[in-house]
Amino acid sequence: MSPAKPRLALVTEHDPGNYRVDRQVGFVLRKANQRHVAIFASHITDLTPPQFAALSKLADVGEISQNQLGALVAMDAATIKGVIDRLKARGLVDVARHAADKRRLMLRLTEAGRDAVARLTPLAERITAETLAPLSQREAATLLKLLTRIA
Amino acid sequence: MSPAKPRLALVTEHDPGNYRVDRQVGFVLRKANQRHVAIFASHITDLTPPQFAALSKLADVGEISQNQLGALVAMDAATIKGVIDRLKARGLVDVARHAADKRRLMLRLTEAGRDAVARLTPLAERITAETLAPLSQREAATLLKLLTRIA
DNA sequence: ATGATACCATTTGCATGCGAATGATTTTCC
DNA sequence: GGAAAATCATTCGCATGCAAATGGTATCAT
Repeated sequence: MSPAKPRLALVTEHDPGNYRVDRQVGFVLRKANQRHVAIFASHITDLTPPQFAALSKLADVGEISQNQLGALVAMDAATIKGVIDRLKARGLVDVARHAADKRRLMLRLTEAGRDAVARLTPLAERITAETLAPLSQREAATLLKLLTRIA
Repeated sequence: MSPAKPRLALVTEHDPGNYRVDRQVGFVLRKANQRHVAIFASHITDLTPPQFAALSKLADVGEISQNQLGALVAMDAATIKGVIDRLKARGLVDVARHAADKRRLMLRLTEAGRDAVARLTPLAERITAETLAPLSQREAATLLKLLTRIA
């Protein structure tokens, strides 16, 4: 005889053997991210996702300081610095000290940077589509909505 | 007068100004992951999420080779090596060469490793709950389902 | 048995990502 | 005006994460 299951759990009890790491949000989030990065790399080989995010955002806003751009693309000061350094090295971003506030590093796209954004944005749309390919349109919209709420 | 909108789009046309990087799955996925990692760190300070994942999985399977464990927790050979090295340095994992197949590095939890898993798993459950706190139970289940499909 | 092939682990190089400390500048507040 | 606090950028150290190359070992096919 196996022990009878309680018909009602009067208190929330801890079930010791029931935790599975690979079913937790954190784990699945990490895996989904991995797959997306792989899809990205298969379409865009010359930039990483964070680099493209910074570039694309910079195209939107025109001119902005390094840390402010970082805030817009969810990168802290240390991270955005490295990203911008690499974009600078590729000649996609121009840098100048702010005249009135000498602390600020003002960023702008170069002509090559604008070209890159124009060229890559259609590919980026395909990357999004391919990442969401396992889902219906409706499911994809739901996922994006829920994901945004926990982000 | 502004130009009239076409009533029917007969072909799927590219809308040049409509792409917003911060609304794409990849971006939101990255942000959600960031928030989860931050929540994790606020509850568990002595291990990182990948380290806990490896440890927890190792507790599940008992004994396994390094690369096989890596496959179970979605880390390539180079990544899992670093993670295991750190767990080894903390005395949570024991390592031994496989007798019959001298290529394999067999991993096991130490007593301290088992204790750590027992101690941290309840916290990990709270981390999951807090990450999903902005959602209802039902929404959380939906998110996890959709996320798993694209992972 | 042996040569080709596959598998396991390691190493190197590069790119995020974050915490913490530092230095320079600006703003605030009295 | 001038000290205190806030802001901006940089640097360091550490931990993923992946590609590519390497060396050791095992397996497979002939």
